[in-house]
Amino acid sequence: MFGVDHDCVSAWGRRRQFSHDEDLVAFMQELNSTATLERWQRADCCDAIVANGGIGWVLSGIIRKCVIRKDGQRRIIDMLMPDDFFGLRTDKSRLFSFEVSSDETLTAKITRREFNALTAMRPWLYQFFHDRACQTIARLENHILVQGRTTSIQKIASYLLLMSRRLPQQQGTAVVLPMSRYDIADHIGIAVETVSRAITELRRRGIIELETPRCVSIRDTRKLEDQISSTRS
Amino acid sequence: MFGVDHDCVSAWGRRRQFSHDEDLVAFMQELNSTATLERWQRADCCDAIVANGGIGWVLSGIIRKCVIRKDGQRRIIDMLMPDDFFGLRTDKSRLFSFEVSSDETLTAKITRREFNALTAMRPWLYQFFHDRACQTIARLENHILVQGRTTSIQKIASYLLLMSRRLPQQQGTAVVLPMSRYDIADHIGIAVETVSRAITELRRRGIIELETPRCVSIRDTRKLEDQISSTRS
DNA sequence: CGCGGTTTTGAATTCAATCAATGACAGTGG
DNA sequence: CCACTGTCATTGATTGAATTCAAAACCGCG
Repeated sequence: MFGVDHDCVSAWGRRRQFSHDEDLVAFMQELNSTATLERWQRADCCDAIVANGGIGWVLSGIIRKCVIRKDGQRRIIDMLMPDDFFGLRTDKSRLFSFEVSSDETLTAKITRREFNALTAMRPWLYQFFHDRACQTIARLENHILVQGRTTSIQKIASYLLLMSRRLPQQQGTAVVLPMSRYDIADHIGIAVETVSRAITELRRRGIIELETPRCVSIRDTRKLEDQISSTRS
Repeated sequence: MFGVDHDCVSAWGRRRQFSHDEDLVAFMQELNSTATLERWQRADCCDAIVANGGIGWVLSGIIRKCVIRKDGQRRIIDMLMPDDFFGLRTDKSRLFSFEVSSDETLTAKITRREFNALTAMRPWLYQFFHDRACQTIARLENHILVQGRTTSIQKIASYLLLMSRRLPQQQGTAVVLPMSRYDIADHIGIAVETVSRAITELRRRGIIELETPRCVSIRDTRKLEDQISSTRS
């Protein structure tokens, strides 16, 4: 379900850390039996998952990790998709809020107490969570690069490419964006109108196509990649 | 030396994961004896540390983690300061380069083989590295927030505040920036001239003061924080 | 003193934010 | 069934800000 056996082992390029793969399978079963499953609807707030150090992960759907600034502005730090963990870091210094982005979102969670019990019994399980943390690092690094582009076209282009890579490949090259224009704007740090204009411009250039506002079909991946580097319009 | 006992234990709010604190002390000693120390000068390239999955950490000085884009532009993803680890994530998909930012930079490293040997013997050590990974996550999240501000003044203001918190408190409120204007520009994603202008503007408003271009003295922390939220000039 | 690297400043251009308005669409209740 | 309402998406006009190009000032150093 989590792709544990694949990710966790192959990421380190060796198999011997886990004395037996059965240990890992047993862990997954225990994690599943221990975990509390919850189903959510769009616009739900699921802060409760990580309350008191709880650890959650997405089984299906999308959750966004946000910061609400003092001036009321919302910034989306991370988009959590299936197999992504959150709440690994217990840090009181910054408060995040978690919003459900799509209907039929399914999450699992364990309390910090359960986490402690699990890892106390089998401390090598930290390798598993360490690996999840490293995946988070990779996501954030990528996002920093997306956000760091200069023009809005570059940002949108790299964002679309990133999404097409992360989202499960549906029919052909079509990507169903799991978020509204407002969410995209709050995520990459530009105005909603600018998001719309950039998408329109990419469509005008024949690089992408919009079946619906949410469904983006990438006509020319190569050209889309070129948009990221090109300085000229 | 790494502040291990404090961070690693308190971060989880419990002490029982490590059967005895002596284990941790012993681990630190072993890590120190195993680790290879290296001294670097400004502008050195220390990619070699993380070659073949090596894990490094900064003892003193600053190292920047960069991505060199196809068009030659450099983006600084992360600034590594004392006690920061890097190379934890073994991911061939993206190539980072590490540049030494200040003279007298001292690093330690262990090879992935040594890392495997250490954790195989005492798998609970993963908790330690997991904790380091979570610290990296916190850094990157903060940086996403800095980069996500709208105006250059806001970006510079939040960057300066972040730096003043991360850097060891030297005399009073003075902060010696460990990087050039070019580095700041490549880090927060604006032009060098804009960095300079924003700093000049903050100085003009009496919020900061520049003894030298590198040495920033924060006159009014409160006002500097206000710059981050204020929409008007 | 001149030299390279760094920082600052200036002027012109380009680009994104902002304000404002319209269109598309789903859901709701008359 | 249709107007009504709210949300989302797009487009236009304008303003404001950052990039760009250019040049000057500064500083440590040989």
